[in-house]
Amino acid sequence: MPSEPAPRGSAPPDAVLRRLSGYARLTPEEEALLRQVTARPVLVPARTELVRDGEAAPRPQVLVEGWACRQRLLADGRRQIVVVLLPGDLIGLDLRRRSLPFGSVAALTQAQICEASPLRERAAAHGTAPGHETGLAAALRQAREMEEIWLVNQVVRLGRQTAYERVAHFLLELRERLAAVDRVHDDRFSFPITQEVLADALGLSVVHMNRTMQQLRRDGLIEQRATAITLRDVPALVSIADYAITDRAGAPGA
Amino acid sequence: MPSEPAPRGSAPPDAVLRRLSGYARLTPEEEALLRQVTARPVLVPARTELVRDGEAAPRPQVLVEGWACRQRLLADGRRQIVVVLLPGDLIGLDLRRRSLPFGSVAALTQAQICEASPLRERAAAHGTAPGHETGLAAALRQAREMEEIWLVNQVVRLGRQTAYERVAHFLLELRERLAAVDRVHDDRFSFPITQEVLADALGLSVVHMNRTMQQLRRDGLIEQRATAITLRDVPALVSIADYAITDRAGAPGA
DNA sequence: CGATATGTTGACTTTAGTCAACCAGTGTGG
DNA sequence: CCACACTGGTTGACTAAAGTCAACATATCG
Repeated sequence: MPSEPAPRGSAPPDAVLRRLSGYARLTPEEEALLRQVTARPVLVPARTELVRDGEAAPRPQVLVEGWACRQRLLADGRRQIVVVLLPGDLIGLDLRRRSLPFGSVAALTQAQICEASPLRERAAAHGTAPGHETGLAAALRQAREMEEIWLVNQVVRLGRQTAYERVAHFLLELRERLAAVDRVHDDRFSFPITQEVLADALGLSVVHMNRTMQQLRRDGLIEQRATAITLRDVPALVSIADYAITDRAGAPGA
Repeated sequence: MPSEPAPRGSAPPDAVLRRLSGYARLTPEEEALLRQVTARPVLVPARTELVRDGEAAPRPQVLVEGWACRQRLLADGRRQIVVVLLPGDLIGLDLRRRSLPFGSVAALTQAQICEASPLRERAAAHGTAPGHETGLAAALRQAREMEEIWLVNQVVRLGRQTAYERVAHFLLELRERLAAVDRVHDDRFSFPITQEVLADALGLSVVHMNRTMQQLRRDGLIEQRATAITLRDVPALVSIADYAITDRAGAPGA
């Protein structure tokens, strides 16, 4: 697990701060804490395992840059990606009481990670007034609620939608989530994963995934160039996928 | 929403107490509170909607008897059951900050429900020392963690398992969960749902569901009589489903 | 006794998976 | 420089899993 310095690129900085302050008003101290926590990201290559499956008390981490996922492997090698993690997402922030098969967490691309225990500690110490949490504690709770929504979305996609619908739905979810960290412009965003990964996320074979993407392209719904994707007709995609907007904060206007 | 008295049957009483005390040691006061909360269950018929989808702040409830589910409906009528809820399960215990599409909660059978706000309040007031919650607060957290595991299980079933494997996996999960509330004897338990419900839970058509159950029966893996089911060969089912035991508490010995 | 709900069956269609090959881009070492 | 291996995307031919439609069976219930 290499730990190079911190190649802060041209990308919109501090996805984590952006995410969390979209969920609740943070105090200046909390913002400072966030900046401090994300100041020295560790660079890890794709496929790095960030949390082992069943690990009892994974250290809290934040994903500052790059994509990752929670996944579960079956004995015969089949893989199911449970949820994709994007810049600004939290990993292992809720402390866990037992060793349970939540799935492992792995980087899907090269990624920048930060240790985030201070966030958990600060949230536990402040703003946990029953019924009306404030600041960081409220934001972390909201982040957890969003992750639960993504899980429910995933269940519905896998259980009741066709391949075509699944991809449309998934792309819309990505757009919404990435918009919340200011990484979508004109319905275009970075899309750094292979069709194999996509297939494992959406419960399809690679070949069928490929054909489904082609169909979406032919239908003028998406456009892919290099490692970026453009959603060319969001209303049509929404209609195909029966997509319900969840996050008002990350709406187009941003 | 009828509210008849409280037909305490012959069933093992107080599934909720059993569940929660399996997760953490409760104080006598907490046990008393649980008994008090579950003393006067409300009887609701099958199909009662207990929580509407997107409801901002559902009241906390506990399912004392009967089965229910969280589900999401697509515009064209397709239904996906996200998670099945069993006696002792909690509904809407985590307070929610926004109105989000978590899915609606509905009774699958006639069910007994209790208002459970006192549990949330007590847990918020006591035992929330950061990092090492105690008593009820710890038990509620554990219950939440278990529900997340069930969601992950559901994703893996739907995304990467065949119909046959899905059913095997689901039955094993039910067995484990029901065992935790002492409702499994000799791998036999009450199974009060129709094949249509099962199909909506496992992302299959009713017809295919039917054929898959038949196959499991023919293979001597399960036996159904009236509204009860027996798992005749748990090790074989575990092997077919690639099932990972999650809950040591609810193991056979009980 | 119909009326309804659930389970079952057969015939057929559709969706998605499998296998194998091939292509384009990339990078490597000789 | 080129042969080579490697990855990721693409294609065609075929198979298998699951869905659809329609009919029928069975049970319960008022």
